[in-house]
Amino acid sequence: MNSPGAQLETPQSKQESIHTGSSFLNQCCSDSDTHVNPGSAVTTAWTGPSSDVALPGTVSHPHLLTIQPEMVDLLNMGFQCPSQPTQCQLTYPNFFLGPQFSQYHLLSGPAPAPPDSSCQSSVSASWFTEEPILYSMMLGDQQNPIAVDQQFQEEQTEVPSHINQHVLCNVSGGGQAALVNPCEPGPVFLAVESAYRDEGLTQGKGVKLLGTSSQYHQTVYPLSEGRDQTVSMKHQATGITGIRKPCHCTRSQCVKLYCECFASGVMCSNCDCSNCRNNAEHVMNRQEAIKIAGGTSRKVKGCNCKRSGCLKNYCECFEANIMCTSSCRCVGCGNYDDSSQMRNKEKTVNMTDKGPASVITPAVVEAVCNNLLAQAEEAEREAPSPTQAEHMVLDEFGQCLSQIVKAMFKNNTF
DNA sequence: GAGTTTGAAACT
DNA sequence: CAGTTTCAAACTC
Repeated sequence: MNSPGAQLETPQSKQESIHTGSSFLNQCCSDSDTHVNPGSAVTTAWTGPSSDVALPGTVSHPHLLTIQPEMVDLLNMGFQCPSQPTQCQLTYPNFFLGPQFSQYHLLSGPAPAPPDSSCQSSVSASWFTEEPILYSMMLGDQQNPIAVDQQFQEEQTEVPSHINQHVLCNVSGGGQAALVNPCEPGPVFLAVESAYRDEGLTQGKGVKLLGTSSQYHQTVYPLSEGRDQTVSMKHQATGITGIRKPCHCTRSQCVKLYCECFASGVMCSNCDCSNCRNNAEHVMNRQEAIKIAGGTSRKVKGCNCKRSGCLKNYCECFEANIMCTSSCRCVGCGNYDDSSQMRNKEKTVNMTDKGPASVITPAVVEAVCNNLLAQAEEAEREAPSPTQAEHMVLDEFGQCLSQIVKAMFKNNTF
């Protein structure tokens, strides 16, 4: 049995967020310039956290660029950036970035620079074409360009040596980084891990990433001491990103959804797999497998746990730090609101602060947003009329609110 | 590190 | 669609 009602949570691990999570939060929840238009090509427009917002392990981004629809090249799925962007974020095609099964993939496609533009970065959709892409650009360190030791672009075999690596594009949580010269077409892909190793990054403070699956280590890597401390408005290298875990596939050849890399739409890199075909050397095999897997890609459909009580990482929901929903078909579920204390215990969360803020945390807000977005998606599919769809979403919101209130009373925050 | 458990994916 | 098998990650010792 799964738990009824909305999924809410207050794991402090999420409160200790982070670049990707707070970005998402800002995208969907802040009262900044957020526009949620499911179905539109570009739905992200936000101003991001103010410069005085500094979460642990993060560097604030006072210069965030709002991507306007007119900036988007729909044909090439690229977007125009000013010559000195500090951060762009693009979500495509639907604004839904569920933390549970997000598959961030950035396949590059060198887009021809438009004649009247000096700068363009190109993004093509993940092979899970309905999956979101979070494309994040940050100014890198111009004086200390990142060493490119590997790139993932399928069609390119060599890293252009001429590229002026002063923009670091991070596919959040994807384990891939892309170096983009705003005035060169197309990003250059490389392993985040190696990039950050070469950049002298040190492991972060165990800050959780939102939107991760088992695909990713839930650790971020802020820039090493002395660098992030010197970030300025002019010089914002922020190395917050996720590191993709290497897979250990032995039989699937990494071209089945068993393989986390493949399932996430990324090629294997630094993995410990055998007979891997999920790499640039087996493009044809990979494409074929993608074609086959495309129709059965992982989707948000809830877990089906029977023995773990949804309180271990076997459970997709638990692992993704979200609660089970009515979409789940789990047995003996302990991953719902009443078990939040257990969840918190499992996650070694210690909620010590008092007051409503200890309940309505960024994580909770995010969870609500996720719920509402998921519900909106479901309503879009199933509701016979827009009015009923609206009701479905509002009902979900009501349940979320009621759980928040419940949690407040539980925590004696009144 | 080896063996076991678990649940999703794949198969029948 | 349901049951079974395969698979790789999570977990335990």
